[in-house]
Amino acid sequence: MNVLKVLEHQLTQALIAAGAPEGSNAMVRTSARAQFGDYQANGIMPAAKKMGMNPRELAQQVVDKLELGSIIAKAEIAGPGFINLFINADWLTAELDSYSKDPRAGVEETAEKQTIVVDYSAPNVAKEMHVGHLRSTIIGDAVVRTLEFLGNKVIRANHIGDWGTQFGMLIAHLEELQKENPEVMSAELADLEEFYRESKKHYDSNPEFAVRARNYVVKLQGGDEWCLDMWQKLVDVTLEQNQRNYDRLNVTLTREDAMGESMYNDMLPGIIQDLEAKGLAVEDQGAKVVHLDEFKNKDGDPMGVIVQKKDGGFLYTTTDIACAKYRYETLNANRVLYYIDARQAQHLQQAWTIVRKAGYVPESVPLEHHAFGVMLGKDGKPFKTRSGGVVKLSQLLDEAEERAARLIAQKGADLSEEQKVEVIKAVAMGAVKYSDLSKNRTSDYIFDWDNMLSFEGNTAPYMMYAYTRIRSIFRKAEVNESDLTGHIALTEAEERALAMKVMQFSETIDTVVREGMPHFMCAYLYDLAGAFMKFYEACPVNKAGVAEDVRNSRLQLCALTARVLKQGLGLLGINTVEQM
RNA sequence: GCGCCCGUAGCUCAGUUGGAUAGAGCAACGGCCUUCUAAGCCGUGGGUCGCAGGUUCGAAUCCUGCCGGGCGCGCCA
Repeated sequence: MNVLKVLEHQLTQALIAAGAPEGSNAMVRTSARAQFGDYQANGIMPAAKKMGMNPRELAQQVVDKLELGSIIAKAEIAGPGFINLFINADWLTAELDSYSKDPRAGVEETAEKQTIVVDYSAPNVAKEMHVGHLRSTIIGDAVVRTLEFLGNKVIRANHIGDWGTQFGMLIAHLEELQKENPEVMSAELADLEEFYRESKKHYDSNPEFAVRARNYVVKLQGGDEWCLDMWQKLVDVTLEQNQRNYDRLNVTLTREDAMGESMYNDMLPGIIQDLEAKGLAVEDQGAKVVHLDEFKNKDGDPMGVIVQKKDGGFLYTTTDIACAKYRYETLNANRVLYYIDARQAQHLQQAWTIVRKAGYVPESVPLEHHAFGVMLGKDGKPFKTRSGGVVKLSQLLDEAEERAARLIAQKGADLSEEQKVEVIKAVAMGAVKYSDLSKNRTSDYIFDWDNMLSFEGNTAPYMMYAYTRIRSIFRKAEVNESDLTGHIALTEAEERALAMKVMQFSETIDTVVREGMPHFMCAYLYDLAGAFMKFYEACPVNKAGVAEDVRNSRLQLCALTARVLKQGLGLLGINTVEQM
């Protein structure tokens, strides 16, 4: 149950009953300090201001109107007009008891299920995935998992860069390679970067080749079967290679989720016609242009956005317009989330301004750009290899595993070889993913091996370690979680604090989904793991002298904590291990 | 020139949409293992929230202007 939401609803009702105008909100938040209770209502003061009332007086009236029910033990007016809410301990224990029997640990599916398109990853055909694709892929996948957990229909849209003028050159190069060796696909294309570089070199140095390449672009766009066949081969090989990265990273994307730029080709001529008919697109120096007052060009005039080149070709703005239209009209999206590089911000805003003006997607359907900056090295410079090249994603993951292996060896944990392999993989992938997921930067961000693999602080290994500690308690106790009976009792402060955290899992999920930001989940899990560690230090479970009912209650608390940790990390796409 | 994003402890980052005394981790220093995994816990020090105004009961958060950094601005994607 999302208690925060329930309390906010109750407090808001009371606020309005006390005479506050419709639309007022009690603004309930978790309390900033323990002395202020568990939750605090911040919305009384703004409402009092509107009403010309003394805020403390209004707060008193709200408290008087408030039907306390079983959740709140005490509502206290404090400071200039806050209402501090103290959760009833009996209610909390009963709530946790009910979670014990619930595999979802108290998280209900959302009442209004939506169709949500999540645009993420978006690598390019004939190019290998590199570090620049990491953030979009990882964050997008975590959001997808969380949305699905609440019962929404989620459409994964992997907007592959599979179209454009470069394909003439790539097809021409592939053609030549195939002349030499018909089986070239698997062998020569193993290194896509190399293939792309060679194509470009060929194109730049050989005029005859360049002419042929440009010719292939025209033929490809005209639907020539042979060119399409060659193009498809490039697409297939690339997707196959990408899939290995996704699998390794535990990302849920599959072949079926590839919805490349080429998908929208057929829509483009119609869109130009329609934009012209609506008076949005006009001819300008031979090209079709939409002038937008919302954006200014260098001279301070409305900016012209080209939607069709003078040679008749289309640009990616046109594709993105079609793409948004498709997601609303054909996929029936209620909401569309784009996890794309911050550099695309202006371009997307332009495309969407046109989409709104043309009426392709109603305002009620949000198009959200969740931007992020570029990855920098520890020195604050762009993250590159020693020779200055892009770091391939597969190389980065290799290095993560090497580093994790070294650390595991250092710790000298008592694990079988098989377990070690599993732990190394989980820690390596978890560390890389978590370091991206836990940040909320729209600007550039620092990629630092030492921080993410330090195994201390807000990192994946810390949470994974907390989980293994719980598993260890159960091994020692020789009890199965499912065999536990009896009730939870919260007597120690550490037990109560841990119980509160467990109870707030549902709130956290709602926040992640509302904001489209998984870092809220990371912060929550870090708090939860921290609360468990404190509990672990203060509240023995298996030790001598622990009464049977206390032990039983603590085991239940441990079981719930483990379930939430595993589920929470699972929503981030991070695996747990039983021992490490 | 115009536009977007950013500036919080030495470093990496939070800060629940304007709330109470700005928080973590790392790094530094000091404690806690014959007792469930010390990959942990407890404590100490560390801040002009880039600067200057403004809005109001209240500003890291909103507005204006500077300073500094990143990115983008008509026929690539």
